[in-house]
Amino acid sequence: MASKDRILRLKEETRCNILDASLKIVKEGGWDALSMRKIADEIEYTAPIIYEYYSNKGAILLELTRKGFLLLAKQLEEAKAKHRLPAKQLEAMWFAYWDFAFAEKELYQVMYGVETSCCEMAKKMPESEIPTDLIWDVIVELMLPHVGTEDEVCIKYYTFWSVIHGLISINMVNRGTTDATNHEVLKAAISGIIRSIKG
Amino acid sequence: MASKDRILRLKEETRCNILDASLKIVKEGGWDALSMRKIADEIEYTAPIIYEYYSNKGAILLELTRKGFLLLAKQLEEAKAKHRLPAKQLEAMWFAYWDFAFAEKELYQVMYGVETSCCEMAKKMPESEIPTDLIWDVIVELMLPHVGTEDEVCIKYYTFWSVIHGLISINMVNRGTTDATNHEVLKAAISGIIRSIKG
DNA sequence: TAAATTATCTAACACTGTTAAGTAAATGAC
DNA sequence: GTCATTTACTTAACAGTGTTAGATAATTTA
Repeated sequence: MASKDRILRLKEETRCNILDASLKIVKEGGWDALSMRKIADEIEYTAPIIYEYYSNKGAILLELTRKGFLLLAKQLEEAKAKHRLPAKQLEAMWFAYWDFAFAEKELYQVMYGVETSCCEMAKKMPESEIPTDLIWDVIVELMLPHVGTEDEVCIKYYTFWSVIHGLISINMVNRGTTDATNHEVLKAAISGIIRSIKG
Repeated sequence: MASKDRILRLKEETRCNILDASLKIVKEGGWDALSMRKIADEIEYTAPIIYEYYSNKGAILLELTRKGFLLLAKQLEEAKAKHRLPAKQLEAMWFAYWDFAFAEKELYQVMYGVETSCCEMAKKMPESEIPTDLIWDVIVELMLPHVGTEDEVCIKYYTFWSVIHGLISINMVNRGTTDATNHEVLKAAISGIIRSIKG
Protein backbone atom coordinates (compact mmCIF):
# COMPACT_ATOMS: atom_id res chain seq x y z
CA MET A 1 0.00 0.00 0.00
CA ALA A 2 1.21 3.44 -0.95
CA SER A 3 -0.25 5.05 2.15
CA LYS A 4 2.10 2.94 4.27
CA ASP A 5 5.04 4.40 2.42
CA ARG A 6 3.69 7.90 2.80
CA ILE A 7 3.29 7.37 6.53
CA LEU A 8 6.80 5.99 6.81
CA ARG A 9 8.10 8.99 4.93
CA LEU A 10 6.22 11.32 7.28
CA LYS A 11 7.68 9.50 10.27
CA GLU A 12 11.16 9.81 8.87
CA GLU A 13 10.52 13.48 8.29
CA THR A 14 9.40 13.99 11.87
CA ARG A 15 12.52 12.19 13.10
CA CYS A 16 14.52 14.66 11.08
CA ASN A 17 12.43 17.62 12.23
CA ILE A 18 13.18 16.72 15.84
CA LEU A 19 16.91 16.95 15.17
CA ASP A 20 16.53 20.19 13.25
CA ALA A 21 14.37 21.71 15.98
CA SER A 22 16.88 20.63 18.63
CA LEU A 23 19.80 22.19 16.83
CA LYS A 24 17.81 25.37 16.27
CA ILE A 25 17.01 25.67 19.98
CA VAL A 26 20.61 25.01 20.94
CA LYS A 27 21.92 27.57 18.47
CA GLU A 28 19.54 30.14 19.89
CA GLY A 29 20.01 29.49 23.60
CA GLY A 30 22.85 27.04 24.15
CA TRP A 31 22.69 23.42 25.28
CA ASP A 32 21.05 24.32 28.57
CA ALA A 33 18.07 25.71 26.68
CA LEU A 34 17.32 22.35 25.07
CA SER A 35 14.33 20.57 26.59
CA MET A 36 11.88 17.96 25.36
CA ARG A 37 8.97 20.37 25.75
CA LYS A 38 10.70 23.07 23.72
CA ILE A 39 11.45 20.59 20.97
CA ALA A 40 7.80 19.53 21.04
CA ASP A 41 6.71 23.16 20.80
CA GLU A 42 8.96 23.67 17.81
CA ILE A 43 7.60 20.70 15.88
CA GLU A 44 4.05 21.47 17.06
CA TYR A 45 3.50 18.35 19.08
CA THR A 46 3.54 17.52 22.77
CA ALA A 47 6.57 16.15 24.54
CA PRO A 48 5.67 12.43 24.82
CA ILE A 49 5.48 12.14 21.03
CA ILE A 50 9.23 12.58 20.85
CA TYR A 51 9.67 9.30 22.68
CA GLU A 52 8.08 7.53 19.71
CA TYR A 53 11.10 8.63 17.69
CA TYR A 54 13.93 8.72 20.22
CA SER A 55 14.05 6.61 23.33
CA ASN A 56 15.22 9.55 25.42
CA LYS A 57 16.95 12.90 25.30
CA GLY A 58 20.36 11.28 25.20
CA ALA A 59 19.47 9.50 21.99
CA ILE A 60 18.82 12.86 20.35
CA LEU A 61 22.21 14.15 21.47
CA LEU A 62 23.81 10.96 20.21
CA GLU A 63 22.18 11.36 16.82
CA LEU A 64 23.37 14.96 16.58
CA THR A 65 26.82 13.78 17.56
CA ARG A 66 26.75 11.22 14.79
CA LYS A 67 25.68 13.82 12.24
CA GLY A 68 28.50 16.02 13.50
CA PHE A 69 31.15 13.38 12.89
CA LEU A 70 29.83 12.71 9.40
CA LEU A 71 29.82 16.40 8.53
CA LEU A 72 33.34 16.80 9.89
CA ALA A 73 34.51 13.80 7.88
CA LYS A 74 33.00 15.29 4.73
CA GLN A 75 34.78 18.58 5.26
CA LEU A 76 38.07 16.83 5.97
CA GLU A 77 37.76 14.89 2.73
CA GLU A 78 37.00 18.05 0.79
CA ALA A 79 40.02 19.76 2.30
CA LYS A 80 42.23 16.81 1.44
CA ALA A 81 40.99 16.70 -2.16
CA LYS A 82 42.26 20.21 -2.78
CA HIS A 83 45.92 19.16 -2.50
CA ARG A 84 48.23 16.44 -3.70
CA LEU A 85 51.18 16.56 -1.31
CA PRO A 86 50.47 14.74 2.01
CA ALA A 87 52.01 17.61 3.97
CA LYS A 88 49.69 20.10 2.31
CA GLN A 89 46.74 17.77 2.72
CA LEU A 90 47.41 17.35 6.42
CA GLU A 91 47.71 21.08 6.92
CA ALA A 92 44.50 21.74 5.03
CA MET A 93 42.67 19.04 6.96
CA TRP A 94 43.59 20.42 10.35
CA PHE A 95 42.60 23.90 9.27
CA ALA A 96 39.30 22.43 8.10
CA TYR A 97 38.94 20.80 11.50
CA TRP A 98 39.51 24.18 13.10
CA ASP A 99 36.97 25.87 10.85
CA PHE A 100 34.40 23.16 11.50
CA ALA A 101 34.70 23.65 15.25
CA PHE A 102 33.63 27.28 15.04
CA ALA A 103 31.24 27.04 12.10
CA GLU A 104 29.41 24.17 13.82
CA LYS A 105 30.20 25.21 17.36
CA GLU A 106 27.20 23.47 18.93
CA LEU A 107 27.94 20.18 17.18
CA TYR A 108 31.58 20.37 18.17
CA GLN A 109 30.57 20.93 21.78
CA VAL A 110 28.44 17.81 21.98
CA MET A 111 30.92 15.74 19.96
CA TYR A 112 33.86 16.51 22.20
CA GLY A 113 32.30 17.51 25.52
CA VAL A 114 33.20 21.17 25.54
CA GLU A 115 31.13 23.09 28.05
CA THR A 116 30.31 26.74 27.69
CA SER A 117 27.22 27.32 29.77
CA CYS A 118 28.55 27.09 33.27
CA CYS A 119 30.32 29.97 34.93
CA GLU A 120 30.59 32.62 32.28
CA MET A 121 32.24 34.76 34.94
CA ALA A 122 35.03 32.27 35.50
CA LYS A 123 36.73 34.02 32.62
CA LYS A 124 37.06 37.14 34.65
CA MET A 125 38.18 35.43 37.82
CA PRO A 126 41.55 36.88 38.84
CA GLU A 127 42.68 33.58 40.37
CA SER A 128 42.51 31.98 36.94
CA GLU A 129 45.45 34.09 35.87
CA ILE A 130 47.81 32.98 38.60
CA PRO A 131 48.78 29.67 36.96
CA THR A 132 49.11 31.49 33.64
CA ASP A 133 51.40 34.10 35.13
CA LEU A 134 53.56 31.53 36.86
CA ILE A 135 54.25 29.69 33.63
CA TRP A 136 54.46 32.88 31.59
CA ASP A 137 57.32 34.10 33.77
CA VAL A 138 59.34 30.95 33.24
CA ILE A 139 58.86 31.19 29.48
CA VAL A 140 60.18 34.76 29.59
CA GLU A 141 63.17 33.62 31.58
CA LEU A 142 63.84 30.75 29.21
CA MET A 143 64.02 33.25 26.34
CA LEU A 144 66.79 35.25 28.02
CA PRO A 145 69.05 36.89 27.12
CA HIS A 146 66.65 37.64 24.27
CA VAL A 147 63.76 39.71 25.62
CA GLY A 148 60.65 38.24 24.04
CA THR A 149 57.76 40.45 22.96
CA GLU A 150 54.31 39.98 24.46
CA ASP A 151 53.27 38.20 21.26
CA GLU A 152 56.22 35.84 21.20
CA VAL A 153 55.60 34.70 24.75
CA CYS A 154 51.88 34.48 24.12
CA ILE A 155 52.31 32.14 21.18
CA LYS A 156 54.61 29.85 23.10
CA TYR A 157 52.34 29.87 26.13
CA TYR A 158 49.25 28.97 24.15
CA THR A 159 51.13 26.28 22.25
CA PHE A 160 52.08 24.66 25.54
CA TRP A 161 48.69 25.10 27.07
CA SER A 162 46.78 23.88 24.02
CA VAL A 163 48.63 20.63 23.60
CA ILE A 164 48.48 19.76 27.28
CA HIS A 165 44.88 20.83 27.88
CA GLY A 166 43.90 19.16 24.62
CA LEU A 167 45.47 15.87 25.62
CA ILE A 168 43.83 16.07 29.04
CA SER A 169 40.33 16.71 27.70
CA ILE A 170 40.64 14.07 25.02
CA ASN A 171 41.55 11.57 27.71
CA MET A 172 38.77 12.70 30.03
CA VAL A 173 35.94 12.91 27.52
CA ASN A 174 36.66 10.81 24.47
CA ARG A 175 38.49 7.58 24.30
CA GLY A 176 42.02 8.67 24.90
CA THR A 177 45.05 6.58 24.25
CA THR A 178 47.39 4.53 26.45
CA ASP A 179 49.33 5.99 29.35
CA ALA A 180 52.53 5.26 27.49
CA THR A 181 51.42 7.15 24.39
CA ASN A 182 50.14 10.04 26.51
CA HIS A 183 53.49 10.32 28.19
CA GLU A 184 55.31 10.12 24.91
CA VAL A 185 53.14 12.83 23.34
CA LEU A 186 53.55 15.06 26.37
CA LYS A 187 57.30 14.63 26.65
CA ALA A 188 57.94 15.12 22.95
CA ALA A 189 55.65 18.14 22.74
CA ILE A 190 57.09 19.87 25.78
CA SER A 191 60.70 19.34 24.79
CA GLY A 192 59.85 20.30 21.21
CA ILE A 193 58.35 23.60 22.26
CA ILE A 194 61.20 24.27 24.66
CA ARG A 195 63.65 23.67 21.82
CA SER A 196 61.68 26.04 19.59
CA ILE A 197 61.99 28.70 22.29
CA LYS A 198 65.70 28.29 22.89
CA GLY A 199 66.66 27.81 19.26
CA MET B 1 31.12 39.90 72.40
CA ALA B 2 32.87 36.58 72.05
CA SER B 3 29.66 34.84 71.05
CA LYS B 4 29.57 37.01 67.93
CA ASP B 5 32.96 35.69 66.97
CA ARG B 6 31.93 32.15 67.65
CA ILE B 7 28.86 32.58 65.46
CA LEU B 8 30.94 34.09 62.70
CA ARG B 9 33.33 31.18 62.96
CA LEU B 10 30.44 28.74 62.74
CA LYS B 11 29.11 30.53 59.68
CA GLU B 12 32.50 30.39 58.05
CA GLU B 13 32.66 26.71 58.85
CA THR B 14 29.26 26.08 57.28
CA ARG B 15 30.36 27.99 54.17
CA CYS B 16 33.30 25.65 54.00
CA ASN B 17 31.20 22.58 54.72
CA ILE B 18 28.98 23.43 51.78
CA LEU B 19 31.98 23.38 49.45
CA ASP B 20 33.30 20.17 50.96
CA ALA B 21 29.90 18.50 50.70
CA SER B 22 29.57 19.63 47.08
CA LEU B 23 32.93 18.23 46.10
CA LYS B 24 32.16 14.98 47.90
CA ILE B 25 28.90 14.57 46.01
CA VAL B 26 30.57 15.36 42.70
CA LYS B 27 33.39 12.91 43.35
CA GLU B 28 30.84 10.22 44.11
CA GLY B 29 28.39 10.80 41.28
CA GLY B 30 29.76 13.34 38.86
CA TRP B 31 28.66 16.94 38.30
CA ASP B 32 25.15 15.92 37.27
CA ALA B 33 24.60 14.44 40.71
CA LEU B 34 25.16 17.79 42.41
CA SER B 35 21.96 19.41 43.65
CA MET B 36 21.10 21.93 46.32
CA ARG B 37 18.97 19.40 48.18
CA LYS B 38 21.76 16.82 48.22
CA ILE B 39 24.19 19.40 49.54
CA ALA B 40 21.65 20.29 52.21
CA ASP B 41 21.27 16.62 53.13
CA GLU B 42 25.01 16.27 53.45
CA ILE B 43 25.40 19.22 55.82
CA GLU B 44 22.17 18.27 57.63
CA TYR B 45 20.16 21.32 56.73
CA THR B 46 17.40 22.07 54.24
CA ALA B 47 18.09 23.55 50.84
CA PRO B 48 17.08 27.20 51.40
CA ILE B 49 19.74 27.56 54.08
CA ILE B 50 22.45 27.29 51.43
CA TYR B 51 21.22 30.56 49.94
CA GLU B 52 22.29 32.31 53.14
CA TYR B 53 25.86 31.37 52.23
CA TYR B 54 25.89 31.36 48.44
CA SER B 55 23.55 33.42 46.29
CA ASN B 56 22.92 30.48 43.97
CA LYS B 57 24.32 27.20 42.71
CA GLY B 58 26.60 28.98 40.26
CA ALA B 59 28.30 30.79 43.12
CA ILE B 60 29.24 27.44 44.64
CA LEU B 61 30.73 26.26 41.35
CA LEU B 62 32.58 29.55 41.08
CA GLU B 63 34.04 29.14 44.54
CA LEU B 64 35.18 25.61 43.76
CA THR B 65 36.69 26.93 40.54
CA ARG B 66 38.58 29.54 42.51
CA LYS B 67 39.88 26.94 44.96
CA GLY B 68 40.95 24.86 41.98
CA PHE B 69 43.05 27.63 40.48
CA LEU B 70 44.71 28.32 43.81
CA LEU B 71 45.53 24.65 44.33
CA LEU B 72 46.88 24.38 40.79
CA ALA B 73 49.03 27.47 41.33
CA LYS B 74 50.42 25.99 44.51
CA GLN B 75 51.39 22.78 42.79
CA LEU B 76 52.97 24.66 39.89
CA GLU B 77 55.07 26.65 42.32
CA GLU B 78 56.16 23.51 44.13
CA ALA B 79 57.14 21.90 40.84
CA LYS B 80 59.10 24.98 39.84
CA ALA B 81 60.94 25.11 43.17
CA LYS B 82 62.42 21.69 42.56
CA HIS B 83 64.60 22.90 39.67
CA ARG B 84 66.91 25.75 38.82
CA LEU B 85 67.10 25.72 35.02
CA PRO B 86 64.08 27.42 33.37
CA ALA B 87 63.78 24.59 30.86
CA LYS B 88 63.60 22.02 33.63
CA GLN B 89 61.22 24.20 35.60
CA LEU B 90 58.89 24.56 32.63
CA GLU B 91 58.91 20.85 32.01
CA ALA B 92 58.19 20.08 35.64
CA MET B 93 55.40 22.66 35.77
CA TRP B 94 53.57 21.22 32.79
CA PHE B 95 53.88 17.74 34.18
CA ALA B 96 52.49 19.08 37.45
CA TYR B 97 49.63 20.62 35.48
CA TRP B 98 48.97 17.23 33.92
CA ASP B 99 49.02 15.47 37.27
CA PHE B 100 46.71 18.05 38.80
CA ALA B 101 44.14 17.48 36.06
CA PHE B 102 43.76 13.82 36.93
CA ALA B 103 44.35 14.02 40.67
CA GLU B 104 41.70 16.76 40.95
CA LYS B 105 39.65 15.68 37.97
CA GLU B 106 36.39 17.24 39.18
CA LEU B 107 38.03 20.59 39.87
CA TYR B 108 39.75 20.55 36.50
CA GLN B 109 36.41 19.87 34.82
CA VAL B 110 34.69 22.86 36.32
CA MET B 111 37.75 25.10 35.88
CA TYR B 112 38.08 24.40 32.18
CA GLY B 113 34.62 23.27 31.10
CA VAL B 114 35.40 19.65 30.35
CA GLU B 115 32.24 17.57 30.18
CA THR B 116 32.14 13.89 30.97
CA SER B 117 28.56 13.09 31.86
CA CYS B 118 26.81 13.34 28.51
CA CYS B 119 26.91 10.54 26.01
CA GLU B 120 29.17 7.94 27.51
CA MET B 121 28.38 5.85 24.46
CA ALA B 122 29.71 8.45 22.07
CA LYS B 123 33.08 6.84 22.71
CA LYS B 124 31.92 3.69 21.02
CA MET B 125 30.22 5.41 18.11
CA PRO B 126 31.82 4.10 14.91
CA GLU B 127 31.27 7.42 13.11
CA SER B 128 33.63 9.10 15.56
CA GLU B 129 36.50 7.16 14.06
CA ILE B 130 35.99 8.32 10.50
CA PRO B 131 37.70 11.70 10.94
CA THR B 132 40.47 9.96 12.88
CA ASP B 133 41.01 7.42 10.12
CA LEU B 134 41.05 10.07 7.41
CA ILE B 135 43.83 12.00 9.09
CA TRP B 136 45.63 8.86 10.23
CA ASP B 137 45.98 7.74 6.62
CA VAL B 138 47.57 10.99 5.55
CA ILE B 139 50.06 10.81 8.40
CA VAL B 140 51.02 7.31 7.28
CA GLU B 141 51.49 8.56 3.75
CA LEU B 142 53.57 11.48 4.90
CA MET B 143 55.94 9.07 6.61
CA LEU B 144 56.64 7.18 3.39
CA PRO B 145 58.90 5.66 2.28
CA HIS B 146 59.43 4.86 5.96
CA VAL B 147 56.60 2.62 7.15
CA GLY B 148 55.65 3.97 10.55
CA THR B 149 54.61 1.65 13.37
CA GLU B 150 51.15 1.95 14.96
CA ASP B 151 52.77 3.71 17.90
CA GLU B 152 54.68 6.23 15.80
CA VAL B 153 51.55 7.26 13.91
CA CYS B 154 49.52 7.32 17.10
CA ILE B 155 51.91 9.71 18.80
CA LYS B 156 51.89 12.09 15.86
CA TYR B 157 48.13 11.90 15.52
CA TYR B 158 47.51 12.68 19.17
CA THR B 159 50.03 15.49 19.10
CA PHE B 160 48.16 17.10 16.24
CA TRP B 161 44.76 16.47 17.72
CA SER B 162 45.71 17.66 21.20
CA VAL B 163 47.10 20.98 20.17
CA ILE B 164 44.21 21.79 17.86
CA HIS B 165 41.42 20.52 20.11
CA GLY B 166 43.11 22.21 23.05
CA LEU B 167 43.25 25.56 21.29
CA ILE B 168 39.64 25.21 20.22
CA SER B 169 38.32 24.42 23.70
CA ILE B 170 40.40 27.13 25.32
CA ASN B 171 38.89 29.61 22.89
CA MET B 172 35.36 28.30 23.40
CA VAL B 173 35.35 28.02 27.16
CA ASN B 174 38.00 30.20 28.71
CA ARG B 175 39.19 33.51 27.54
CA GLY B 176 41.14 32.61 24.48
CA THR B 177 43.56 34.87 22.71
CA THR B 178 43.36 36.95 19.53
CA ASP B 179 42.56 35.52 16.11
CA ALA B 180 46.07 36.44 14.99
CA THR B 181 47.70 34.56 17.86
CA ASN B 182 45.42 31.57 17.34
CA HIS B 183 46.40 31.41 13.71
CA GLU B 184 50.06 31.76 14.56
CA VAL B 185 49.91 29.00 17.16
CA LEU B 186 48.04 26.72 14.78
CA LYS B 187 50.32 27.34 11.83
CA ALA B 188 53.53 26.95 13.81
CA ALA B 189 52.30 23.83 15.60
CA ILE B 190 51.08 22.11 12.45
CA SER B 191 54.20 22.82 10.44
CA GLY B 192 56.34 21.92 13.46
CA ILE B 193 54.71 18.51 13.79
CA ILE B 194 54.87 17.93 10.05
CA ARG B 195 58.59 18.72 10.14
CA SER B 196 59.06 16.29 13.03
CA ILE B 197 57.36 13.60 10.95
CA LYS B 198 59.39 14.18 7.82
CA GLY B 199 62.73 14.80 9.49
C1' DT C 1 9.34 38.74 81.24
C1' DA C 2 8.35 40.97 76.62
C1' DA C 3 10.05 42.38 72.22
C1' DA C 4 13.03 41.89 68.49
C1' DT C 5 16.04 39.44 65.97
C1' DT C 6 17.98 35.39 64.04
C1' DA C 7 17.89 30.59 62.48
C1' DT C 8 15.55 27.29 60.26
C1' DC C 9 11.89 24.88 57.88
C1' DT C 10 7.65 24.10 55.03
C1' DA C 11 5.32 25.04 50.96
C1' DA C 12 5.19 26.62 46.72
C1' DC C 13 6.47 28.00 41.70
C1' DA C 14 8.20 27.01 37.40
C1' DC C 15 10.94 24.20 35.32
C1' DT C 16 13.24 19.40 33.90
C1' DG C 17 12.94 14.14 31.77
C1' DT C 18 9.83 10.47 31.52
C1' DT C 19 5.75 7.29 31.87
C1' DA C 20 0.80 5.70 32.13
C1' DA C 21 -3.65 6.29 31.05
C1' DG C 22 -7.10 8.21 28.45
C1' DT C 23 -9.19 10.15 24.12
C1' DA C 24 -9.80 11.08 19.34
C1' DA C 25 -8.90 9.70 14.65
C1' DA C 26 -7.90 6.64 11.09
C1' DT C 27 -7.96 1.95 9.48
C1' DG C 28 -9.41 -2.73 9.13
C1' DA C 29 -12.99 -6.46 8.52
C1' DC C 30 -17.60 -7.79 7.51
C1' DG D 1 -22.38 1.21 5.57
C1' DT D 2 -21.31 -0.28 10.69
C1' DC D 3 -18.39 -2.11 14.25
C1' DA D 4 -13.87 -3.34 16.13
C1' DT D 5 -9.17 -2.51 16.22
C1' DT D 6 -5.28 -0.21 15.77
C1' DT D 7 -2.72 4.15 15.47
C1' DA D 8 -1.88 9.00 16.77
C1' DC D 9 -1.82 12.09 20.09
C1' DT D 10 -2.84 14.48 24.47
C1' DT D 11 -3.52 15.18 29.33
C1' DA D 12 -2.02 14.19 33.87
C1' DA D 13 1.09 12.70 36.77
C1' DC D 14 5.75 11.46 39.22
C1' DA D 15 10.06 12.56 40.83
C1' DG D 16 13.47 15.48 40.36
C1' DT D 17 15.74 20.37 39.62
C1' DG D 18 16.89 25.71 41.29
C1' DT D 19 14.86 29.24 43.84
C1' DT D 20 11.75 32.31 46.68
C1' DA D 21 8.15 33.73 50.23
C1' DG D 22 6.08 33.04 54.38
C1' DA D 23 5.55 30.71 58.64
C1' DT D 24 7.62 28.92 62.85
C1' DA D 25 10.88 28.00 66.35
C1' DA D 26 15.00 29.51 68.91
C1' DT D 27 17.85 32.89 70.56
C1' DT D 28 19.31 37.32 71.87
C1' DT D 29 18.31 41.96 73.43
C1' DA D 30 15.89 45.40 76.24
